[in-house]
Amino acid sequence: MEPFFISTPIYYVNAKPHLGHAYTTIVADCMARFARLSGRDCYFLTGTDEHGDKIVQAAEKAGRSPQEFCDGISGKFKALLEPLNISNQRFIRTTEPEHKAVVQRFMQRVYDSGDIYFGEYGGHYCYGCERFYTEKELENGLCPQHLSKTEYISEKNYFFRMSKYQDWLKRHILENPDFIRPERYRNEVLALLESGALEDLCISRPKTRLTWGIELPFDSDYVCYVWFDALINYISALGWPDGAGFARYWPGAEHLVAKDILKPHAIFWPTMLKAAGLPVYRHLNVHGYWLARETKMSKSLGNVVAPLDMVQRYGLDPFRFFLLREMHFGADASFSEEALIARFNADLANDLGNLFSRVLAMCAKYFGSVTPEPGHPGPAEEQIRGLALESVRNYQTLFRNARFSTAIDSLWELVRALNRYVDSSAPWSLFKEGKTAELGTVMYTMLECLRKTALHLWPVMPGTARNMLAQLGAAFDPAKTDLEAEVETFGLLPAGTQLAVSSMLFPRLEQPEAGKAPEAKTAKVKAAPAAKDALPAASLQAAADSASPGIAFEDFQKLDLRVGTVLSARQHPNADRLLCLSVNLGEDAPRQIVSGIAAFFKPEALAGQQVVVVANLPPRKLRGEESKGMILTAEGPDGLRLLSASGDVKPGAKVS
RNA sequence: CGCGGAGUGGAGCAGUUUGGUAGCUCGUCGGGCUCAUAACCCGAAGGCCACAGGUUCAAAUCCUGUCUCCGCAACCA
Repeated sequence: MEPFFISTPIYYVNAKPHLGHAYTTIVADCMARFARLSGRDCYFLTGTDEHGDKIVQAAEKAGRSPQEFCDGISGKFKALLEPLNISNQRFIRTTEPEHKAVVQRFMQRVYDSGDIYFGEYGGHYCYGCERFYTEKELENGLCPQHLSKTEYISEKNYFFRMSKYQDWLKRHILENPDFIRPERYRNEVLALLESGALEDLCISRPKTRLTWGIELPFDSDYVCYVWFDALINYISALGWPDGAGFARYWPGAEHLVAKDILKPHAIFWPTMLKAAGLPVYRHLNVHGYWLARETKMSKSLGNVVAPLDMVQRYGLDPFRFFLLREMHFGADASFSEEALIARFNADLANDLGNLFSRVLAMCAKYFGSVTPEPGHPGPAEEQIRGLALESVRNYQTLFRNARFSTAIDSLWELVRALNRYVDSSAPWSLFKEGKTAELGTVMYTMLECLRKTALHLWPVMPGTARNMLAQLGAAFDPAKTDLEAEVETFGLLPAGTQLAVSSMLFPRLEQPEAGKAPEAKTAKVKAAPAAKDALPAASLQAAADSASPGIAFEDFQKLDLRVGTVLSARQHPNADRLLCLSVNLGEDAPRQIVSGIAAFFKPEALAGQQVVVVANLPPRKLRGEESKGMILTAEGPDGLRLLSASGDVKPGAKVS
């Protein structure tokens, strides 16, 4: 069996871990465990990405050195692994000396082969945006955001000749249909390659602008910028070029990423590997986002789901199960505790847990909790056996193809069939009639099916699976498991094993009352517009400190909240989602406030409306329009609602 | 005409590659069983497979066009 390599992205350490990170890591763990169960030697890698100017800024804010800051956040990611039962071999940090050396070696190699060149970074620089624009992006020669003049600055930088490999990559993707999967992302990448000509990739920053990075081996005035630093972790962890790990594991390499970093992994990384003369990875597995619906999430700000809270509330294995079962890999899914509880009760408590419980109870009653002899299978048993093999086969195939949800569902076809089989074979009747041999056959058939089920569930629910197998008296060693045999053979559970007398794997959960009445759902007050409710795995969302119990009263007092009246509103001339409001706050002149509520309100409907405004924010230009303040809204069932006072309040009235 | 995805019974989805009786889970209603975690089993109601054309003996599936929704990119103080 070919060794297997699976990686998560290395997580950027300027934010604390959230559901997206937990999901990616858990899926990778399931893949790793499945590979091990299949008899493959498996190397599972995760880690943190620690360079770049965002880190420097975040560290400054926190009053720490970049390295100290990275140590802290990286530690938080690492601390997530154990409670999630993650079986990684290695946790890499891009600030490790070994990694830096590999990055330099890799770059030198590409440089020597002529695919890195020194060139001008074509630069219309806007000081407001602190970024460069290309000729194409400018509007009438002005910055599209500030509509102000840009300055042409040429900064010399190093570039990777990515464009050279465009055709090669396209061919590779066409020839390997599951190189990028699911298919939707493959299509997206092909479209990207088809349409826009691939440009060369700027891969450096002068030290005058950034020092927190890996120095270029061929120019000590520059550091490496982002991708050559980050992506190379996948091979530096394996000890490229000479490490035994690289030779052993790289041929069977798969990556797992969220859709937000599709392009770097699907385009940059393969071309980089190609340029360095290395074989590319086998599969890129791409998943979607978890959307947070309007359930009452947590006490935290916004709707960041704290993975460890969920684990604490519902248990680790049910949480893992939910993540894999609920999300159709590739597509977005919504996360809610309501859905988790529903899934828990239906699949785990009612179907599997209850089945396990009733079978063990019968075995205790009829056979003193010892696995009976199989005896001769009748037609019903033949049917169940066939179904068991088939469902396990489908499960394995689907799991290998990263279709986890469907895979689990196919295992549940067996679970549900077993519940039917119990009813139709009615062991209690056989017992009453004294048909012991037949009864033994029925019970054995169920026990063996449950063993197969438990075994296959191990990648997803390691603790539960182990527990079930122990209760069945079945020996279990992942390394000695033969999944091939599970597809071919029925009857691997020896008769005579000692069974648990009873079992309660998943006690049913009550659906909280609040969840049933939609009106009772807690509305959240937040800045307009609603923050994106997606939770991208590698998002750079500011770390809402969900652990913090609250703010000091003095912090609250810093806010200057005022009631105002909207005098007029108009669509922002240069942005879809923004409206420009003129608001009377009882001051000499009305203020212009830009708000991202265009999707929820028509401009003409806003005139005359009373609003609550954060009045002491520093002014800021948004797409060229100045905004002096922020309109507050609350989430309604189908959109945003403006906040206002209930009675007669003058414009400018203070809110406290 | 920026790029991409999706429209299938009340909800969430599979099926579309390789046309051929429309399927699963949840929910609802009626019944059954007693081994079990108010669980499990059986049955029923509920779908013009977004719309319009076309190809075909036959279209959810292939082709063309239209509509709607959702992501991504710019914008969210």
